[in-house]
Amino acid sequence: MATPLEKARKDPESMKARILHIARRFFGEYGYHGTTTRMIAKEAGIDISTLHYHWGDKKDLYEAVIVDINKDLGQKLMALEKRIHGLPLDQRMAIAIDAMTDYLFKFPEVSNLVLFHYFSKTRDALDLRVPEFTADIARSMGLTRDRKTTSPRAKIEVLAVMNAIHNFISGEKFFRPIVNLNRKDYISIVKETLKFVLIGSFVEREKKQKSS
Amino acid sequence: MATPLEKARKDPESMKARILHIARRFFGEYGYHGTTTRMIAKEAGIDISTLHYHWGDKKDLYEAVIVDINKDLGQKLMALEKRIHGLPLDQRMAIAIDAMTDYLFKFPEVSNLVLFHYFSKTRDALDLRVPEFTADIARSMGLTRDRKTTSPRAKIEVLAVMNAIHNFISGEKFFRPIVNLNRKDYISIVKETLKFVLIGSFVEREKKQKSS
DNA sequence: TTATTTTTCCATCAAAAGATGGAATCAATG
DNA sequence: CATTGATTCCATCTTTTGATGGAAAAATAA
Repeated sequence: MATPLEKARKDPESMKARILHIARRFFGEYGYHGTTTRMIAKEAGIDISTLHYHWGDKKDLYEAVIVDINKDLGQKLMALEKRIHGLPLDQRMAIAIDAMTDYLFKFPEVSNLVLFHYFSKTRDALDLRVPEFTADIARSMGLTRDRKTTSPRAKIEVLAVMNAIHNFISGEKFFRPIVNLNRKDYISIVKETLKFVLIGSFVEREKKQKSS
Repeated sequence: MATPLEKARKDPESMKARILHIARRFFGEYGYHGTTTRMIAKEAGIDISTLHYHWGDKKDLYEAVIVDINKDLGQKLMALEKRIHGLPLDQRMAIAIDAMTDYLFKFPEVSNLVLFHYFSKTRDALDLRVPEFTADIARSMGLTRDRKTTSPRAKIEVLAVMNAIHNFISGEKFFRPIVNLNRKDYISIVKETLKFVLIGSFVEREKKQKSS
């Protein structure tokens, strides 16, 4: 039994998918209240009633968008975990940072929406449970001793790492003029900096733990 | 010549200041489009027309809010710089992280608004130039060789540090359930983690630079 | 081709939201 | 007190926004 979202994800040519795709970008840039159904419909070259026909009301569409980007993100993380599994920590982190920044700079609305979802409230009470990746990433980073539970500390560390990445993607419009770089140079300096700031501490700690 | 904002900042008992203060919180929680003038007026126990009487239109009020929090932030950073000046880097950073997190957890709307301003667009074109602290912080962290210019790399590093802090304040509502901690424990684990992640790399690099 | 289903748009609504004029109220000043 | 100026609220307006019913058009099936 295919949900509407699954249908739209499978056939990216369909109007339903088209709307979803545009909605991702708009909700990502302007947030939930900053985006109007008319903006999305206009960009898609359709009437708002067509939008409502496919997705129900605004809230439904927004929820579909959030679920959609979380699916993408989850898939990306799973693929990445496979790729880095077994490597030493510094390489694992370096590869992960490279891959994630590349991916997110290609689909910046993912970072935008994740951060929006973290940081801002909506007047309309929308209850959507998003999948929780922190525990999986913590495991992948080797931050969990126990296989079952993940300590608060480990989760907070994961959030610090993930957010550091998202920030530079979502903040590009604001940060790039500050550093006065073109997109390409911005991306590469962001990668360097993320690796510099994030990797050192974890690798050092692992060293100490192993020697003791 | 006192601007309206200065007047409101000086007399925190005035209706003008009251409105500004409430507006900070609402704009911080719901963003620009997510906040209505009616929400602010209702919270202040006044009519919307009174709000408009004091602050002009919504855009004007929002701009005042942004200027206001940036002034607060600037003052805080200046005071902090005085306090840590001359100390070794690791202490400087540890004190700064402690002080900033304490301050921002007390006024979370500051972090909220800073991040909103970085990450989201507004339909209404508001042109507000916010003061730029990255260069000053970079100097305070000893990231600038030249006294006049600050390298892109140094600025990006500063942004990484500042954002890491803001994220945990603004994200509290979302992150705290994930780690399942009370507020006090959340704050202290955030401080620990920020120090762990952020300080190590900078201190290591400084060591290497000195030895060469 | 004709019938049926799906998709799209037009017209229109109702509610929400930003904004204002002007009367009423309150506070200060002579 | 009376006058002036500042503040506040009520009533009201306009525009924006989310949403829908039903006709038209397009696609699919018979």
